[in-house]
Amino acid sequence: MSSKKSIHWFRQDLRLFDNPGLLSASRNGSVLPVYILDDKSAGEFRMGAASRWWLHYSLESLNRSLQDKLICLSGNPVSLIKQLLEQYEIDSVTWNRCYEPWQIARDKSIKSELEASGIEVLTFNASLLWEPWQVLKKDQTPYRVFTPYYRRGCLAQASPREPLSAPDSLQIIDARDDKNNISSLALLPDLVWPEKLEKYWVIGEEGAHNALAGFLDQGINDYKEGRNFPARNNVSRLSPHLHFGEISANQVWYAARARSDNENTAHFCTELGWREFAHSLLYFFPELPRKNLQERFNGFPWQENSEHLRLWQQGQTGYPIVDAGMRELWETGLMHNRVRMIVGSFLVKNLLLHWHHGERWFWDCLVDADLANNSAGWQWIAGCGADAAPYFRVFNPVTQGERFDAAGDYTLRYIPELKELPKKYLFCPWTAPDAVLKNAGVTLGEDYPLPVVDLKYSRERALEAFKSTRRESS
DNA sequence: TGAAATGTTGGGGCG
DNA sequence: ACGCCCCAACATTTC
Repeated sequence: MSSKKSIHWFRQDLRLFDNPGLLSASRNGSVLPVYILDDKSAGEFRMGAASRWWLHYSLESLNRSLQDKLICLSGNPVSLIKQLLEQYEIDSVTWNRCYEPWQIARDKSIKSELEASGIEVLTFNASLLWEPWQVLKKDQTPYRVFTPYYRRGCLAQASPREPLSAPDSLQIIDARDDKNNISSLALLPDLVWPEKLEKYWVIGEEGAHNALAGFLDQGINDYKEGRNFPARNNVSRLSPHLHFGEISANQVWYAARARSDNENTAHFCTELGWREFAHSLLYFFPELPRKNLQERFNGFPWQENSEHLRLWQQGQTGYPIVDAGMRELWETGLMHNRVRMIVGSFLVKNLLLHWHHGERWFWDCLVDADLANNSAGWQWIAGCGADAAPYFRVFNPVTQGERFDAAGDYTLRYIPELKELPKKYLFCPWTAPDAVLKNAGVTLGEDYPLPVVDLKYSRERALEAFKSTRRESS
């Protein structure tokens, strides 16, 4: 082992196992582990409240794994790193690559600035199974449709890197002082809201591995079918762990494939493929978070209605499956994927509110908020993205509720005020006869809202609006 | 990774 | 026995 000194700059790789940058640094000598909160470079894409809450605890967990010697700083990374370089006579800096446009631009400039002053910079892929520039069509342009991207693009590539072990010995440079601890980042807001999220999560590398193990033991068995039913435990809930890199996609990919090779594991791997696809889209279309991928949506007649937006955000639309999803988000920091599609369709199609509103709300509330996944997802549901849902696909929240939560177990978890209502009316309480409502102790408009819009009317209004975006009529 | 409208079929009730 | 109607149940088309 050589005796170099390296900084490992932790970003979205908050783990010891399968961490190529950290492993490289540790093999070269001693390591100064740093996390830098860089809100200024992030600009309008700075982390939302739920993410910051998660990050706080994830850093605490990582810090415990690093003998309590993780340094946390806030500000301009290049000047902070340079100070440390001088103070501790560091030779080399390692980090694992991030793929958001502002991160790419920032890291590129930091790398050249450090290299110009004689510092070695080593960067690695720790987050993606295949990096965006590896997966291109024959004509060297990026895929815009998922299935060929995944089948002919990803699966035709060399297999992803097999997970690495944790550094077997970690000599950590102790750079602690009284100002560079986790609480100096002030990630926890004054609001008490995020604290209740705590009971739903075990944050950190160990929690991530336990979640994976539990899923591979139970939930994956009926994944392909069961993943559509939000009351069932057939989803992995790994997304926040993956976002912060408490576990890598490679670790998840190989663990799933080692467990069994059937339609359930294959489908689960396909979902990891969607994550790759979203990152590829963001890489090649850096305006993805703000601009419609399909420009013909630019003149779309979106409504402005802050009252409707508020009702949607607060889970008060009067459509129980929609409200359950929005309340799940507020209560737990996550929303089941099937329900994300339902609430997204409702916002964009039935309320005709711009997908940006949904994207921003999710960004602030989701513990798995991820620029690539969130932007790609909202563009998909709005129909303006890559491989998008056809414009005429409008989810019916009544039918969807009846089909995917027939017993009401999921919906009633978040809308307990409808507990006594016969199941027949659970997803359309406004159709229940007065006597039935009275018997269930429900007064619509008081205990539970009346529908914010009429389904039939709003569906037809959406079809009219979306029709105007069709190529042949424009 | 829809929904609704429209079309088709086939069984049963009934004169 | 037969034709007619009704209407689920399913299939196809359209948005």
